[in-house]
Amino acid sequence: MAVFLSTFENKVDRKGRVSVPASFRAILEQEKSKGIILYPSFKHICIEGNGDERIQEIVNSIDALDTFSDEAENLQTILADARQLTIDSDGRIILPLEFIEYAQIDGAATFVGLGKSFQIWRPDVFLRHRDKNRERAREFGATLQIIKKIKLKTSYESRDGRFHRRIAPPCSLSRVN
Amino acid sequence: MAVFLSTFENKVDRKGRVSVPASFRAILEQEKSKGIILYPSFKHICIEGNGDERIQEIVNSIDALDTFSDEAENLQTILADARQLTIDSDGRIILPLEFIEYAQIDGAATFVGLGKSFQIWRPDVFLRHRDKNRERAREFGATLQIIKKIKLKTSYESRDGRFHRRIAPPCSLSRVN
DNA sequence: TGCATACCCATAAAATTCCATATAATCTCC
DNA sequence: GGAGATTATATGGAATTTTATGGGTATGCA
Repeated sequence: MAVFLSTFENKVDRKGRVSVPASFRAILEQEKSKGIILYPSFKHICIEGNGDERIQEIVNSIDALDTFSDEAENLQTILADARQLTIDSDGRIILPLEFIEYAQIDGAATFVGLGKSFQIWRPDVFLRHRDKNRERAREFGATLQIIKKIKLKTSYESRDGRFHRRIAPPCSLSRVN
Repeated sequence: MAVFLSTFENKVDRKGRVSVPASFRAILEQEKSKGIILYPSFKHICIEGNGDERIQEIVNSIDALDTFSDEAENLQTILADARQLTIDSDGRIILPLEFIEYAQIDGAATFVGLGKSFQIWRPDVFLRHRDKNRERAREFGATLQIIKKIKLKTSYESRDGRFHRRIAPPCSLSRVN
């Protein structure tokens, strides 16, 4: 199964357009996702992204719950805050204003692969977040180091802390299972 | 399956006309819904909206209930208060006066996607409702844990008290990470 | 006739598509 | 293994289409 991997920083133009990393697009196509689903993260100042598969799971969960329960309403909140965006012929989406504001995005956005899903951050906010995570990971030991090594395959980080694209053939993605 | 997603605020003119969000219209068309069915919400000061498909489900579940039960009467009340509206050539509906009054709508209406159905709110009332929901969802913390729990169940109990088997591939458990 | 509804048109704003270009990555051929 | 050719990606701008919205007019019903 293909997974969202690596980190990419792309520009956001005045219209809010931003390129979805090619490797992410490939995954969405593969799972026949009609578009890309975004919603604000509960936990962080960033946007969560998925293929529409995940939304189907949430809808099914709501269905299984009592219609009037708090739990159902909690999940419905996600749906109400979510947007389904279509990827245009150039591989871009337009970030809705409410997401740009929520994630404080301005001029550039960092796409972060998390396996089954991904996140979109304001680049400098993401760096701080990552540093915090790294410190915690160090305390936990080497487990996450392995993952980071894998990540290095599809992008590299220059000395200024920015990420650059390094396209790897599709097969290398599925090799990382 | 397409789902009602996101929120849209549209204007309501003097005639009570309001545009149905284009993405909602697309869903209704796709499921070949003749129109749009609205009824006042039990729980909130808003209007519930569905396509024909969903109404059919409600009708079926009434059928399965004990005719004289409170629940059956509740659902029958929905049908009694419901109205089927046609979407005009410009993608608009005319909100009946009784709904405008019930939801205290004046000048604008917020359409809220909830998956298989949607709601129509007075915008400022919805904002308060959403803030409350978000806070609760946040303090609930792991909202997505709900999904996980639901998935772990192999059956669920529907409103009519019957148990239905949940169909989920084994791999979906690991998908919730 | 009066009221509510359906239908038609005009327009501004927003979204989508199309096109052009620079740069990075990959391929080919030697 | 390397230089040039080819392809893919990201990005900026313009053209086109869709959407939301206001107004007008015809139609039908009480």
